[in-house]
Amino acid sequence: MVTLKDVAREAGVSPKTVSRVVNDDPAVNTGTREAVAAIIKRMHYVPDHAARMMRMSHSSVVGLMTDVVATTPYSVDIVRGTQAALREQARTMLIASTDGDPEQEQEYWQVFRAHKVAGVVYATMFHRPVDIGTPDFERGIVLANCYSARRSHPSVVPDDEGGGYTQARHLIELGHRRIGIVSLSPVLRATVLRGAGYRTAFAEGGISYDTSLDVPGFIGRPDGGEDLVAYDATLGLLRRPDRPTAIICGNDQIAVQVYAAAATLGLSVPDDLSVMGFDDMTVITRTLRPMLTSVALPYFEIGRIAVEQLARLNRETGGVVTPQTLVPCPLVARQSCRQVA
Amino acid sequence: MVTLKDVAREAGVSPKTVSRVVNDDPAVNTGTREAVAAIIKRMHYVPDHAARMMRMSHSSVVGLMTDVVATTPYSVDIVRGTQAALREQARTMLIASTDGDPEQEQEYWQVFRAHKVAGVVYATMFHRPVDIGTPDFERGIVLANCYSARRSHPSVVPDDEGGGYTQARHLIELGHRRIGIVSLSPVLRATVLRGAGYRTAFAEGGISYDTSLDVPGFIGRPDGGEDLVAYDATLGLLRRPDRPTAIICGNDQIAVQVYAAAATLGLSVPDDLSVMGFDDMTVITRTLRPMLTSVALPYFEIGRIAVEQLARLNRETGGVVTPQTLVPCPLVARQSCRQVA
DNA sequence: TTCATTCTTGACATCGCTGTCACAACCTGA
DNA sequence: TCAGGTTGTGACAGCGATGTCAAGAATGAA
Repeated sequence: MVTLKDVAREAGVSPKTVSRVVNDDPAVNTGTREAVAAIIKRMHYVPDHAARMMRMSHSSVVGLMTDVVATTPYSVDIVRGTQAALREQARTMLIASTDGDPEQEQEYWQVFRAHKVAGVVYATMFHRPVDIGTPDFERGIVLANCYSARRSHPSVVPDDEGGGYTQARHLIELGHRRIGIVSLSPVLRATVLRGAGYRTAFAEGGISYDTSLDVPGFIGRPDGGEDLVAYDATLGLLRRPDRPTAIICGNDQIAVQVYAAAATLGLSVPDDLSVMGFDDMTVITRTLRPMLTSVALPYFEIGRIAVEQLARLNRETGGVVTPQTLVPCPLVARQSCRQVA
Repeated sequence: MVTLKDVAREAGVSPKTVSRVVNDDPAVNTGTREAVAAIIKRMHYVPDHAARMMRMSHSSVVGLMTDVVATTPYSVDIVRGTQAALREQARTMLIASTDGDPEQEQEYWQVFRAHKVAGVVYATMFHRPVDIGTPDFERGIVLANCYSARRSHPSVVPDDEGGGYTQARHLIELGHRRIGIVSLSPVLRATVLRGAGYRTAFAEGGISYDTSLDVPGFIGRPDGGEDLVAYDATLGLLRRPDRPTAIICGNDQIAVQVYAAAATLGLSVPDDLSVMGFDDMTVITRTLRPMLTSVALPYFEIGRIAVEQLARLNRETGGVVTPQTLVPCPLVARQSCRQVA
């Protein structure tokens, strides 16, 4: 380990001067600075994080607490977004995934305390309320993809209602009037919010909302134990004499089964049926033929914004923190939706 | 911040004794231990990681260097496996994702050095050779899902050849004799290895390997810029007068298009055509109807084993480190493959 | 030329913890 | 009873960095 002292000796200056060079303290003669910088480079000196952290009593590390990163593959983008934003701030990330186990979570809060992390991004893989019990955790916490029922922490969540609106709106603009919905489990907050979005768009388009066209594509609790029944549900919709000309899906997996059901009945997508996904899982949307039009869950963006909010939270200078940030879900138009007469 | 000294004062003992209690040093009177432990708990004392690390000049943190976590959604399981294994060792994980940018990678090596990480798991999202240039990084490095061309570091990789063998073998056991292959880009190592696996299984089954039945499902470089042409490729195979009764896919996305091509031609899976996927992306395999039989990429396991190897590497007591660990790719049988007469 | 500023630099203490070593108190067996 | 051991505890130093403060050198103003 090359230390500050080693560099100082080599350079013939005091350790403090080397420290100044490392920290870009302007109070160093240009000549000295350059000489020292050269030696630092030559000796491959890297300041010891532990010592620094100890002296300064806080670290440049941010904790990321997640429950089940694996359920929705692309929710990983929250991690990517967080990481990307942190990089810009020259910070790094300590990651903890708890599998939803409260005991593990408690352990990791201790770890974060021990590491004196500068703050924590608390991310969940479903958009849902959480209740954070963190004895004595003094640093800032920002919730990503979840929100505090007690409004105790700022949160960054996808605008599911807007996403639902976007799905319906796009189809209506293409001239569809009979629109089926194959939705996620009704216990999910996303389902409720998007439902509100559909209804707003329907009302704007002068379309009455027909409950019999709104069927669940998943049944059971959405934590691995659920069943995907979208195929049968869609068959039901498509066999009606007044079958819908378009179907809005709760996610892209449902869309896969809608495609299958359409194929079974000899219906062509998008000629006979337009299909609109949600999530924009590229593994699916770009793989299906025709490629699936979908509305993206802005996970990367959510991670990025969460870090931004965290920075504001910590900059105690009255940095303005938004209690809840709604991140829009943009339409990604591909080939599965078509204009109707 | 509650410090050791605070606890000591409160307990009426010396800091060193508190330190002993925290570290489970047996040389503490049971009574003292319990008293101190109670106070630690009451005061919510958590040992300062920085101070500890500084004193002991190494940390309990392991670095995870990844390139592009996002390309294959489930490659995230490497991260999960790593994390799970580290938890058992009471270690934590500093994560860096470089997007494949060498400059970022260099930066993160410095960060890892600064943090005095106990070791590094270097994970890539494609099974491929890597060349690690790490000036002055003294701690252990284990490669996950990649390997060193210069054999300078131990690696943990999926047994792609075995996976290919498993795919072919399963179909042969079901009685298939004409088996089509829609493969990944031929520039991928996985493609080459699995090809060898197919041929071994074919030879064992007394089936001659027909190159005209082996077509690429992707074209272009496999880093986001590639094109999925499996649909057309499959149509080609299925329109042959001597069409294959089964198709082996390079991954599950290809299988999606194989299903689509079969549907287009009015062929039923699995009655007219058996389909075998690879990767076991559950988003796809459990969503397709019939559900897709696939061979799993054991990402979680790879992460876990990498951590294990790292532990051996650091336990300098001649811990035996396997230069290359091949992790088997298990068959996950579902409904897309059927016995033929 | 002299005094007041600025500019550069270094000595020193200190952050929280643990390794080393010393020492007191308590045993054991002869 | 005492030498020799074991047990439990604390004083102290020091890990590598930086904040504080002071002092010497260089500059400018009068």
